[in-house]
Formats: sequence, structure tokens, C-alpha cells
Amino acid sequence: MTTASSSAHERTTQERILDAAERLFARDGFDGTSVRAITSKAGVNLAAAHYHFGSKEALIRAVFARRLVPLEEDRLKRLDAVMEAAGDGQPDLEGVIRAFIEPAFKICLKPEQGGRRFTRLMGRVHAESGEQVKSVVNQLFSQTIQRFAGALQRALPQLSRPQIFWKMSFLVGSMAFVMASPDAIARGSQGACNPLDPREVMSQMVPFLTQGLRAPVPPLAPKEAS
Amino acid sequence: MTTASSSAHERTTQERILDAAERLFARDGFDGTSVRAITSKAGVNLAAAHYHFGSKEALIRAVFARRLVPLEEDRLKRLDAVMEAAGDGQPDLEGVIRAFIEPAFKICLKPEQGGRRFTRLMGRVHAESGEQVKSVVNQLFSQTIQRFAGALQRALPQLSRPQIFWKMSFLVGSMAFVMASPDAIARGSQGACNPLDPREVMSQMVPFLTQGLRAPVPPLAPKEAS
DNA sequence: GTCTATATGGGGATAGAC
DNA sequence: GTCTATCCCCATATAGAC
Repeated sequence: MTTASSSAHERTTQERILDAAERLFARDGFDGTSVRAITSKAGVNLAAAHYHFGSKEALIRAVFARRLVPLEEDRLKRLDAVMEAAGDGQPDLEGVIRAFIEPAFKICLKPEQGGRRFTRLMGRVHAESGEQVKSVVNQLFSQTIQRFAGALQRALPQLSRPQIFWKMSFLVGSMAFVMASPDAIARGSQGACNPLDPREVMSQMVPFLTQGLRAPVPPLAPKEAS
Repeated sequence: MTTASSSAHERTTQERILDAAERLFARDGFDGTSVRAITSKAGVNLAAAHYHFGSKEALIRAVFARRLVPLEEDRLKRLDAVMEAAGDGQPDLEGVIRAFIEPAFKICLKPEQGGRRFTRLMGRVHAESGEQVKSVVNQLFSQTIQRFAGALQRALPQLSRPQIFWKMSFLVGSMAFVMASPDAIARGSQGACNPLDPREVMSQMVPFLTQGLRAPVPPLAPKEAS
């Protein structure tokens, strides 16, 4: 670790800015965080942020790209393993689900890599942030969504394609909520649930999602009497 | 309509401000919306907002209170009906679920009452907004959460209390995501899903949640080999 | 209750020395 | 690549006339 002059354990200015930005965006939101606050926390100059990233908007995009690219790679790698194990048969539904949510929760576990901050940040995307940020994230996600939709379609051939997407949306929503609002869950359950323990989360979430995904969907109620 | 001087169809200044605030908060977030923009859209003076509400923070709280109080009343009223129908037996699980999510989606349907704007706004709360706003909302929700947790416990006596709260969290997350990010769902499904049609949402969501809630939960995985 | 005008502060971004 | 200093805009909030 002490081999290089100062590149191994001494973060670069870019990294310092990205780390501070991730932390503050997660805590206070995008509009709620000023570039000044970021550079101040990072211990670098205000102008450095604009030098390296050009604008606040671009900085936000960089924060996401740094984490999302490896995350999506991890998901797709796991999905490949599940699909390969299935061969020509139906892939294991629980395996597909885990391939999607476990990489995301795994990030929770690595505080040394930035950890939970980014997790909270992801939860924010779905609700906060302008269209620009959303489109960047959706762009990075679209490939994954399509791949997983295909896998789920094979695991649940009795479902129609819209039904697959609906169920994926519910899955994503559940996951995002746990990630974004662990405090609300801990408070609402009066401490009975620990949303920061990935083992506990997974053990509760996987059965819920597996059964929910398996649930048959009635064609469509004819018309409700109001 | 033209009977009263100007109180029937002519909204008061407070209402005009609340309507505009709700709209803009939903679209651009709390930090992303200035009081200036609100009063401008409302067609009233900037100072009027401060006169009537005191501060931006108080205005946010007023926006939520106006909708949440009736919403919670509706939920609890429906829950009462389900519980009464159950008598001493187990309440109908689907009925409990519908009592929780249908009032929320019903608001979607009434554009004349403010409609979808508030729906999107609720999705924002879980991710965005400062602790002050969150605590106000959670305060309004806590009673409902406890009541529904009790109902679910009776409907699913085999589940432990923490398991009940976990499943409620997944339920809330799914619901919040559909409400907050209909665009993402429509885009991700390439138009196959229409998150703005409450009938479609309910028909897909209710089976998913019902089965997910019913799913048995293994005690807790002994320890995963990593 | 509603307006104009303004106080006060913080924001993103940049110019230009080093 | 990094700093200081600054431009310019927009925010919340209030004072005080009407």
C-alpha cells in the first residue's frame, strides 16, 4: 500500500469531491446540497469542482456513473450464472430475484467503498431530481431492466409481458423504499425491523417477492361498481 | 354557481397558494420550488404567502395536512368496515390491503380535487425533504400504520410482529414507487403498463401484495457462506 | 389583506494570478 | 491544477404604504 508516492491511499481530488458529493447528496438531496458545501467537506477549493466536472449537473452524473456501472455489471454477471444453470429449462425464480437485489444491498455492506450513502442516493432518484438526472440513471438501467424482464418471462411463462413489468415495478419499489427510508421502517416498526442488516432484509424480502411474482393475475376486473 | 359573491368557484388566496404549491412541489421538489414560483403561478403576491403561512416550511406542512387528514380518515373508515365484517374471525387479507392502497390511488382519479399532483408529492416524501417534513408526515401516518399492523397481525397470525412490519414496508414501497414514478414504469415497460390507470394498477398490485404478504418467512438463514 | 420595495444571504459559475 | 476574488442571479423574509 505504501509503494506508490501518494496514489494508493491518498485519494485524488476528483475522488475526494465525488465522495463528499455522494455523502451530501444522499443526506440533503441534490437541490439541498451546494457545490460549496461539497468542496468544503472535501477539503478542496470551490473552483476545483468546476474545473474537474464543469457543472453541478455533470458532477451529479459522475457520482452516479461511478457506482452504477459496476453495480449493473454485477447484476448481469449473476443473472448470467442463473440463466446458464437453467440451461433450456425455466430459470430459478428466486435466483433471478437475488441476482437483481443482492448486488444492490451488497453495496450497503461496504462502508469503505462509500457504502450506504450511495444506497440512500439511489432511493432518492426515483422521487427527487430533475428529468436530466433521471434520464441518465434510466439509461444506465434500461439494459438491465430488459435483461431481467426476459429472464422473468422465462421463469414465469404464464405471465404476460405487461404483467412481468408490473411485477418488476413492485419489486423495484419495495427495494428502493427499504434503501431510501430505513429510518422510516425502523421508526414505524418501533425498532422491530433493522433495515440496515442486509441479511435480515434479504431473508424477509426474498420470500415476499418470490411469492408476489408467482401470484397469478386475473385477466382484468370487468368493471367495478362504484 | 354565480350565487355567492366570490366564494363558491373563486378560490381563496390560501387555496390558490396551496394548489400552486402542491403542483410545483410535485413537479420540482421542495428545494427546487421557490415561494416566488408558487405565488407567481397562483397569481398572488409573494408577500401573501408569508402573510398566510408564515414560512415556506409551514406552507409545506399545510400542503400535506390538507390532503393527508382526509386520506387517513378514508383508510381507517375502510379498515373499520373490513374488521367489522370479520367479527371475531380473521379479517379478509385482500380487504385490508385494499383499505390501505385504494384510498391513496383514488386520489389519483380526482383531478378536480388536486389529483395526481399530491400523489406524486407523497412519493417524494419518502426520499426527499428534510427531517421536519418527514416527521410531520410520519406523525400523521403513525396511527394508521399501527392500526393496519394490528389488522394484518390478525389476518396473518402465523407471522411475527417484525415480519408484519417488514411486509408492510414492502407494500408501502411498491405503492410509493408506482405513485412517484409512473413515468419510469411506463418508459421501462415501453408503454405496456399504464401506471396512471388506477384500475390497471389495482388489478396488478393486489394479487402481488396479497401473495407476498401470505408468503411464509423462514426463521432466518443460519449463516451464508461467502 | 394585499401590494411595492428592499434587506440579507447564498447559490452557480468564471476570470485570472500563481 | 489549484487558488482568490468576484460577477450576477435568485432565494427567503420583512418593513411599511395602501
